[in-house]
Amino acid sequence: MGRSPCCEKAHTNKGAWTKEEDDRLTAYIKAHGEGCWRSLPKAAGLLRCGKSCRLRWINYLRPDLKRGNFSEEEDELIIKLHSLLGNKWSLIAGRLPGRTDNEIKNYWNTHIRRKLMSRGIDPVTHRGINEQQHGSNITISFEAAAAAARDDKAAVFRRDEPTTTKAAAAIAHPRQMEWGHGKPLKCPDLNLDLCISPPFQEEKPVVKREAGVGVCFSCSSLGGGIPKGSDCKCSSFLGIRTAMLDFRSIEMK
DNA sequence: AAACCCACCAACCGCGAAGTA
DNA sequence: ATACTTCGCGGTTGGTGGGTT
Repeated sequence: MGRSPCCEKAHTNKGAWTKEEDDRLTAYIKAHGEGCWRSLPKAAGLLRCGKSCRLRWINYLRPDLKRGNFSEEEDELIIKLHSLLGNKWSLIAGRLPGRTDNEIKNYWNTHIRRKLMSRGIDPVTHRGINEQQHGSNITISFEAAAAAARDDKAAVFRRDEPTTTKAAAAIAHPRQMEWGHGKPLKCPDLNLDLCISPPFQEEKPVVKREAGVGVCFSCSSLGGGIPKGSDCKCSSFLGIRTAMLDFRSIEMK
């Protein structure tokens, strides 16, 4: 059967966007909102595929984008998040207000990788380059997050389970994961001992949320978190358990 | 001034997940 | 349950500009 093409390629523009295209896309989204990317180009009078429109909006045209250089704090946060999540750029971007996954990915590949290498740290494993051959292990503790989500089972990541992607999967799809059940999850590839504590609310009133009510962190990165519901239709909703995680409080033990 | 190299980053591509009929 | 569509993600590519020779 095969995958159907995302658009009629013969009649679409490619390459750099013009000012006029940007204006059309921005005006259309301001008038009609995001979504329905497939039909958007036609409706907006653009000779682009929906995918291209989405990317242009998310990575460049969105009004809340920060742009400019990354701060030292952002650098360190990215490094910590990457050590936990791996190349889950969208999740990392969700914790950096005004930054996009593409931007962070580029920044990682061009700056942070080199920065870590110069510190003698392997950017993939986050282990000291000299330690590589010793093959030590990792413990990632999620108890605090799990305790915060009181109706959920304890979530514990322990040594001897493959890679950080398991942690990333748990964070991305918390309700699809087996959370602990007393069985250890293993991470033999890393030499980090990470612990995630309940969230730190930065000069913002704590919003009371009932158990089972989620927060969209895609949107939250734009302004502190909105309840998943009428205001948010994006698919980056992570649920209450993820909402309880605050990676700014990750501590290297 | 020209040629070359390299870093940066916007954009593309393919795939998998989620949603829908 | 299955086929198909749509969306979002992550890896990769290619154009551009700045620096160096």
